[in-house]
Amino acid sequence: MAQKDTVDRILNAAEALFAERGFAETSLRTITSTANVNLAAVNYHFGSKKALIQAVFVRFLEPLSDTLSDQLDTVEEEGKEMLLDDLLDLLVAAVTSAHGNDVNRTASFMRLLSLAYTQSQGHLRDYLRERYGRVSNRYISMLRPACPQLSDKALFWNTHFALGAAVFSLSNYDALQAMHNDDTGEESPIREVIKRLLGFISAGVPVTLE
Amino acid sequence: MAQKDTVDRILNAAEALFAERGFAETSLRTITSTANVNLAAVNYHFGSKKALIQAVFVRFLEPLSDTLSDQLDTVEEEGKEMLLDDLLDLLVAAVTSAHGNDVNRTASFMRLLSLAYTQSQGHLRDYLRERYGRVSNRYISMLRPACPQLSDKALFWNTHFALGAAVFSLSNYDALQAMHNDDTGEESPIREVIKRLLGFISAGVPVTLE
DNA sequence: GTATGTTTCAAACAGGTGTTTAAAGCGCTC
DNA sequence: GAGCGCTTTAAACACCTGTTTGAAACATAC
Repeated sequence: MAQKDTVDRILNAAEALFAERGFAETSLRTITSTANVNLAAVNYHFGSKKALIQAVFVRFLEPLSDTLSDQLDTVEEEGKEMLLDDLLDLLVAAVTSAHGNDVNRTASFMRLLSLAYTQSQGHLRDYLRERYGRVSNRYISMLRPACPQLSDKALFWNTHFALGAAVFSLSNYDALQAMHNDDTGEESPIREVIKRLLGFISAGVPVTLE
Repeated sequence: MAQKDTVDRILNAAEALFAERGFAETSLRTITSTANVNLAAVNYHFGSKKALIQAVFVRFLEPLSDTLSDQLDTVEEEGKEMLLDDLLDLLVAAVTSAHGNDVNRTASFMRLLSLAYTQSQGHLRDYLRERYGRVSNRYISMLRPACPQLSDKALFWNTHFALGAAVFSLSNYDALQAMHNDDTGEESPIREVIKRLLGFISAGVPVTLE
């Protein structure tokens, strides 16, 4: 009871602080004092700071991975063909619904994902790939029938271009929105940005050189 | 003589190490020992670690900014209309030529850019925006006649989707290439990836909701 | 050759880091 | 109520961080 409380408080604080500042820039003392727990609690419950970082990701990715797996199962069972846009919508739905439809938490998630790619000295990326590579590969291979003209290579790179566009724009959503608002006075709610992003991606993914 | 030597050695080491590990994860002791200079040299020549980080970016961006400005000048003087693909090619040429056509250095540059967005607690992003906002806005506004159907808002977001795709895929080029190679055994030279990227971007940027 | 201004150097500084320790506190069963 | 396992606590650990210092080395000009 008390244990679960402490663990969750640490995870909540760590998640928010990591997303805000990055891993190395966030000390255990900042995390534990934000979470109102003792400094030693992190090492007691998680073992190390590295393990805490991984735990934050697991808490984020586990429900997403489950939701996505289930959805892919039903798609496969039903056997009806999915267009590219259908598959993109499915992914967006999985990502947002996996965390209670809280778009801000989705932005946090994107920020963490971006940090995982840029900040980790390998250990995180390897860990995530080992743990969630199957689901992501499964999703990507479902794109194949939706884009029959693409070679494997083109499909691989195009999906990662799309991932980059999504991760970058959503993880920096606040800063970009502020920038755009400074320049033009216009507002862009995140839902609208996601719609634009989907249009951008769905135009780019089917493109091939061959 | 000796000064310029020391300064350059520090900048070279810092640039490579920052791109590899990030700012917070790279200590001055690592930088100075890699550069074979005394630890105090950084604070003597640059003043602080923050100032060193900025100097690394300035050395990267100053030639790019100059090259791009010149090219935009000639485009404006000639007055001939530029298609989207022309403008994209122009940008790629400016980025690569600004650093002696060394594609690896371009990848480093992208990695630093990505770090500037994710790792900085504001100071770096503000500094870069203040210093290079004019050129980048000028370039973006040149896209306007090439995409007349786009609203300002659509143009803003689409260009940042494109920036995200570019920054993400090129800054993680090594890791992505290794990943793809593991799975399929295929190689993707960086020049080919850039070509694919340009196709992806040029399909996505003109898309609009309106 | 002496004086001057710049650069290098080893050493120390104060402060922050992740982690460990041993004692204290707690809830539980017997 | 004693005993036991789990959790929390304050303190200390050893180490690493960016920065500063004052003396030494250097190059240059008179």
